[in-house]
Amino acid sequence: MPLFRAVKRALLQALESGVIAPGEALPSERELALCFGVSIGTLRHAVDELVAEHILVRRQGRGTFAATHNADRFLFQFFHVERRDGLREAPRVELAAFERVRIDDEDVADALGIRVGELAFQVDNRLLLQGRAVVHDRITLPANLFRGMTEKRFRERPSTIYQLYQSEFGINVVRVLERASAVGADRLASRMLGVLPGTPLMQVRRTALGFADKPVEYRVSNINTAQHDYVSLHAKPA
Amino acid sequence: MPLFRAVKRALLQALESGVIAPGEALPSERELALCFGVSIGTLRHAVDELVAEHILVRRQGRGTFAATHNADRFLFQFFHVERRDGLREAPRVELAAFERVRIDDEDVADALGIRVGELAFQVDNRLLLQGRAVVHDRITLPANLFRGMTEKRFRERPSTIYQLYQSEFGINVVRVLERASAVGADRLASRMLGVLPGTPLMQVRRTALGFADKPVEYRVSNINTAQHDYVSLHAKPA
DNA sequence: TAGTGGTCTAGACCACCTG
DNA sequence: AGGTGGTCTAGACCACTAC
Repeated sequence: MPLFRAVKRALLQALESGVIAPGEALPSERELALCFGVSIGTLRHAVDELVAEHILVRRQGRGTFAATHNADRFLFQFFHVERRDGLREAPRVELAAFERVRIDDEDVADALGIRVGELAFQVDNRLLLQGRAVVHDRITLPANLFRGMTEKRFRERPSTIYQLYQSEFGINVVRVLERASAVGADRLASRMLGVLPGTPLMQVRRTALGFADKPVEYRVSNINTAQHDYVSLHAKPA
Repeated sequence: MPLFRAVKRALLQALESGVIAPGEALPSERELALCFGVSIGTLRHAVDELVAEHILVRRQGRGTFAATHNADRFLFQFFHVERRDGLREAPRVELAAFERVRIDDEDVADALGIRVGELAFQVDNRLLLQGRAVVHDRITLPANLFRGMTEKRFRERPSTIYQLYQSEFGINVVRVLERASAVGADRLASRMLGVLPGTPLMQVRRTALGFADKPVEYRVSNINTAQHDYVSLHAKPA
């Protein structure tokens, strides 16, 4: 294994274990290089990769920081709905239901790497853009990863959902896998989005992964694409 | 502007102008560094970015090559439909129609950066996976970029569509922007995909960009997601 | 064996930010 | 002024590939 990758693993370990907390500054690159016994170039190579994965954030003149799940990161990395004319706007999120359930869907269990019958929290949210319901999310969280989760804590989170996971449960969503298809609106979606049953909707099934690609959340989004699009981020690199 | 970015631009210029043709090897990194008058580290920084954008391909021990549009690149970078169980397979592409048209849709003209009324080629393809029609594509190509295009050349292309653009018209698709929504199948889609009119389909609108982000193709894909998904590539970096 | 890219070093100097 | 990341240098050695 290349040295820079070993350094990267060590940094990831420090982040995962909480030795470096979200939002905290890392030691300077010179210090880190000294501490790991590598040259500054090698240290930077490792950090470069973590920055590309949005796990670390560099700020010139200030330092390198463990990324936090703030509103901007949500909007630009994890929210993929945009008005057709390209306007990207943070949604208003309304909690519609919060339940403790036993997972009964094999696909959900598979995605989360657990078994049917295990306990989970199931959260339904309605997302509004410019006052109109556009998305219905059903989020499934493995109960054993979110011990102490309550409707109150979920509802009264100060910031984004992933920020809640990060600050209250030590769970860092690092990236997501998404698969989409078109479906006709079912009763629930019809009611939540105010469309006729059978209306074509986009259904996005997301598995959110933490460090080491551990699944931490499964989410099914039903999107009313009458005036909005799902935007695939093949964003410009560099 | 940083030096490595100037080097990157020079390399891009060499690729765009055909000084380095697709599939050709670049001079070695040592030679290039010497030629540009920069250190090997700086040269590599520039090349690293182009590799990340899939414009160059490194092969250890062999050299660095200008990327070609082969079947693999199509499948893994530009084809986003997968069977629900995760099987990714190259589609069989059937040419359904080839016409010279005047662009009458403002959205299409906007996407291509040209005006309504300009000449274009419009190609309809049907994509089959395991013998079943899953996707209908309507491709629009600005006529002034594809001088000499004929149905015969399109139909008898030896490899992928983007390979045809690259080898016959000197047009390199570098990346694509995609926006998706759900629609009910119209008459055409219904016939091409063998589904009832109104069946929910995913519609993906793609703008393909060449060097300098110049739009070179607009494509609308209607996807029957009964057994397949559209997969968003938030692929694992590194 | 010779040539390529992949990794790594041990610095230097600059631009930027904060006190 | 002092510290941070951003860029750049001029090499070295290694692993891989082809002949």
